Amino acid sequence: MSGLSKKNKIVKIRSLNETKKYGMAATNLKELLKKGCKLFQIPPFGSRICLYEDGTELTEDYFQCLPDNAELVLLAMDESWTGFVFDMSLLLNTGRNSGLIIDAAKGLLSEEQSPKRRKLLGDLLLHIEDNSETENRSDDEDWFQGIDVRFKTKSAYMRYNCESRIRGYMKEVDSYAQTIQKPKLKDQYRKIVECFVMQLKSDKYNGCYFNRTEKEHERLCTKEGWFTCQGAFDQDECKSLHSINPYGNRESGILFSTWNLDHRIEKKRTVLPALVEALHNHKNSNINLDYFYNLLFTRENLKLVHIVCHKKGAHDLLCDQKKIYQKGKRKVFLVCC
DNA sequence: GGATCGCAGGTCGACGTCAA
DNA sequence: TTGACGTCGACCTGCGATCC
Repeated sequence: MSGLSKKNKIVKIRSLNETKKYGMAATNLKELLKKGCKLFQIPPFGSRICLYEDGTELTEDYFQCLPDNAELVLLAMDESWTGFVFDMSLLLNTGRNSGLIIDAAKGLLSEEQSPKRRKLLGDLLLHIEDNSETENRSDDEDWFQGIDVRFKTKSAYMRYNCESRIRGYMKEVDSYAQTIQKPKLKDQYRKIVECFVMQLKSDKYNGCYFNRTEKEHERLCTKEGWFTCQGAFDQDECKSLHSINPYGNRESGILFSTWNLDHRIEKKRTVLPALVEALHNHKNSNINLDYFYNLLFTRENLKLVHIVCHKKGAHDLLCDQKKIYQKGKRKVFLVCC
């Protein structure tokens, strides 16, 4: 069969540096290379063509087996193509040029009907629309929508958010006194609660954990505001690599509220009963309140976890019997007890 | 075995009080 | 007036016990 009798193959072709595709017809690979080099102004020497999807370089035989409208990339001598992974890496490195991608994604989203694709585009937009570099209310008013006007900066609000959570724990520790029947024991417990309150005030309710402007060893996030899930209470790390930047945009801020500070050794099931038990057996002056304070209110026993990694069943972790009682002199802050 | 309930783990917003 | 702090109630989810 002569070359003239071969059927034209219809393909879509683009160059490495252009996203615009062109329809092209050729009977063989050599002809396609020639036409492509002319169109994209690429020197023919060393040029080649590969599949868009995975970078497979075309041979003449492979070209003849291509389906119509196959998507191809024309490469100059020193260029390489790794498939659409290349496009994804471009996407991940959007940086300051993210505006174009945001506009494009919004355009696609407005016309998209498939729920799955809408979800993907929505998630993409959520993570690209990043104003995390702004800190003041005037620079990102959308982020502060619905947030009390007294908060002038994102960090101030995030600090307050963390303080509120810790206050909630304190409130629960306080109300646990109602479960103690013996008046004397209840009295001793209340004194300990007062000590915890004093220490929490001194520590500013550990609001530093969510505040990106705090020192590195005190905060749970990067200086940009990225938080990483620390994994379920019984895991060393998060297998799903969950991460979030509530400073980035309003939706991320709202989603962050679903992240939990999870007590590894559980507050109500384990720590508080252990504290009352210790009070029952010893004078409160002998109890290691530093240990209990750390278990209840500090990152020593708190893990920041994505809601998926928050296991609500019994943790079955117990207090360390060796740490429950005081060995040496108590720290100054707990001298009130 | 499925439905229901109580309890435990959390979160939030609204509101009141108080001091600077 | 403002910001810090405390309280309250509402809401969610998961687990285990109990009942039918």
